[in-house]
Amino acid sequence: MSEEAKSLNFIEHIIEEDLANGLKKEALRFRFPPEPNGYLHIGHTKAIGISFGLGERYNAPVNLRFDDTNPAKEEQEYVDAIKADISWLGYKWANEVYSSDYFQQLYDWAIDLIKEGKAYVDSQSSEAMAQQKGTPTQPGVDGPFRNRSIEENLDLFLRMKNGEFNEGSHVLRAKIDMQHPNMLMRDPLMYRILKKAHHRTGNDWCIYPMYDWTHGESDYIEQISHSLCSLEFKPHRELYDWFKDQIYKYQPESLPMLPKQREFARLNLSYTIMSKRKLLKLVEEKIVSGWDDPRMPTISGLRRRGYTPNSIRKFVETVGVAKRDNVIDVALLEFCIREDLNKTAPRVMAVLDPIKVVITNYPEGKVEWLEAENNQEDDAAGFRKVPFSREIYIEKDDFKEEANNKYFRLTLGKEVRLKNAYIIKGEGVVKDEKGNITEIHCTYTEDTTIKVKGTLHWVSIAHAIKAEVREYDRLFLDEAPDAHQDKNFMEFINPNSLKLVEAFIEPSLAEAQVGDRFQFQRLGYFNVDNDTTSETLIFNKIVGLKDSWAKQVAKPQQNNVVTERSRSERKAIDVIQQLGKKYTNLPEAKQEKIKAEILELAKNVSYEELEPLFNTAAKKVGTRIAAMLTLNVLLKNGQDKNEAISDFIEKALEDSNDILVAEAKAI
RNA sequence: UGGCCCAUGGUGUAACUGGCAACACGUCUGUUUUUGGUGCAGAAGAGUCUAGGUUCGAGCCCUAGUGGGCCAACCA
Repeated sequence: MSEEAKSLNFIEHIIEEDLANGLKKEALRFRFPPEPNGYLHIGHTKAIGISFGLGERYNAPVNLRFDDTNPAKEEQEYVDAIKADISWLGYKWANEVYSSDYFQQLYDWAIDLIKEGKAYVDSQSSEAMAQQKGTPTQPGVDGPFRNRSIEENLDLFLRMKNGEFNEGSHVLRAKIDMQHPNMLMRDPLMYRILKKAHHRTGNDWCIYPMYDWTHGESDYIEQISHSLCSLEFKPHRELYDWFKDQIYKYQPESLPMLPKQREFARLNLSYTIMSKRKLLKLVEEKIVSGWDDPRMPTISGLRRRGYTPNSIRKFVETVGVAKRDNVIDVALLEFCIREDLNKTAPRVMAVLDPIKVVITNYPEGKVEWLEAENNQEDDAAGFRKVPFSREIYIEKDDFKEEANNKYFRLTLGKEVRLKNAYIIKGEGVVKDEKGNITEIHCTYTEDTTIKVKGTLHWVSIAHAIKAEVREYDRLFLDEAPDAHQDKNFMEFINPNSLKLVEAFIEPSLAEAQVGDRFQFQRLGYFNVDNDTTSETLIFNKIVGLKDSWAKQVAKPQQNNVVTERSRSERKAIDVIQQLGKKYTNLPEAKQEKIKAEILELAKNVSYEELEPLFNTAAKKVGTRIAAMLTLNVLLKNGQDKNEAISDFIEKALEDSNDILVAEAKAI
């Protein structure tokens, strides 16, 4: 197997460089550190994919570490959900660990720091401390307890631990620099008193370590080589390194690896939100049915919706890793799931919006079980039987009494193919008193070799099973619902994100199990929802098929204008501009050729079209040359010189590019 | 009135300093097809935010500007 030259992202570059500088491959170790205070969403999948992906790439262990230092928000339920989600995605962690496993070690180190005069107990209100901390643009000032004696600090900290004080009365702080430009370095809190039971340590502790103190040291204890997190932690890196430096000297032999924190941009998805807090609001306000509502961007939501682990991993891989803010088009996610399901999902027929068709020359009471291919993309998928009879349902959209010849579906007098069955011809309609069509009458022929433009899906009315279909649309109408300073994301909620439909499906689906995925032919991919009971089959629409017909219909007539224009020649000036772009990069022979082309095209350019090009940035020499050539032609054809023209020529004469100067001189 | 990070087609990512900036999605053509799907073939779309500088040569290095993001929780 030849290693394909896949380009590396910046994190992989860093690792390769570390490896090249002597880091042992065996020393590579990663971690994914969720806080068990909510459900994982598609954004987390990126972080999961990066660290676990690196683990797979380098065959290195990846720890799943729950960052559980805040008993007020964390629960076992979330631990379980997170584990289930990561497993479902197909990743395996080396060790399941908890920051709380390290509480004693962290405490011991904190004592060491106090003894060194690197940490102290502060006994002010949080308001007072915030006051002294300053702002991003103003330095902070030292507080009154900053220079307590080591003995006093030791005594106070011990009594904090023993539960002698109330919440909020004392904290332990690192003693760094209240004037530091990085606010995180202004004597950050290491411990606070919290008299709450912890989901793992119970009531063992009433002081809990803060994130910065805990996270880096947990990395260090686990000997993580590369600690990868999202961009907002960049300012924390300085503190991460500071703590690490203090602790390292205590045991450089037993814990030699100093972890390295690096940051990447988190993933944003268009038409949705990623904030746990905002997602929670959707749940609490019953906008959705729960964290696993199929419209939610949570992993559990996507799973219930019918997304496959493969498609999500592929998505995260395709999205890439970099440091700039980004918004990924949901169309990419949809592409990934279609790509996966196209290869694997069995095809079946289902009618979501039925209209009755009577095949008048088909015998009443006759039933044929016709052979249908399960998946033409998969030779192993085999065949099944579908029942055909005199009365069937087709989609309302698939019939028009009359239509132009761009419409491939059923009309009166025209023939279409019924998928897996015969060819029918529209003969007439039956209408109710209001003029609504209630039945379409057709005749059929068994000659299936006839060429027809359209193929329709259908179900036999007598054999069809009823099912509930839940069709989803995006939850928000805005591309970036939480990116508006002046508007609340709740204002953009799509009131029609869920549509319930009573559908008619082919009888083979009677056996469908929860979680099974199908392609309803010509409609999209669907899966069987958890809510399914023995009486009612319920399907979720995962994603629709691409629909170029719908796109055509949606486009107004302007479409024609556009195609009309694009069919006709592009404007000469545009072509000239494009040719000019690359002019200076070309070898001389080719330059000559391009020049001739430009001179020819210039004959069809008006001065009004050319003048804007005079403002071309000095740097874009090619475009200026092309403009100069064009100008020359115009002048020869009788264009009068004006101030703009003279300026343009003058500036060109002063340029350092010889070609430009030469062409300017030629005028 | 600060510090740090970022800036490449519509979107997301590539590009060991050296040939006309690559890939994916999206868009558009054509074609195949018992899915207006898939497949196949192709097209349009970028002078790499701006202005300088270094260099024979800059998307890449330097300076300044502009634009965007992050930083003032006893959250993570």
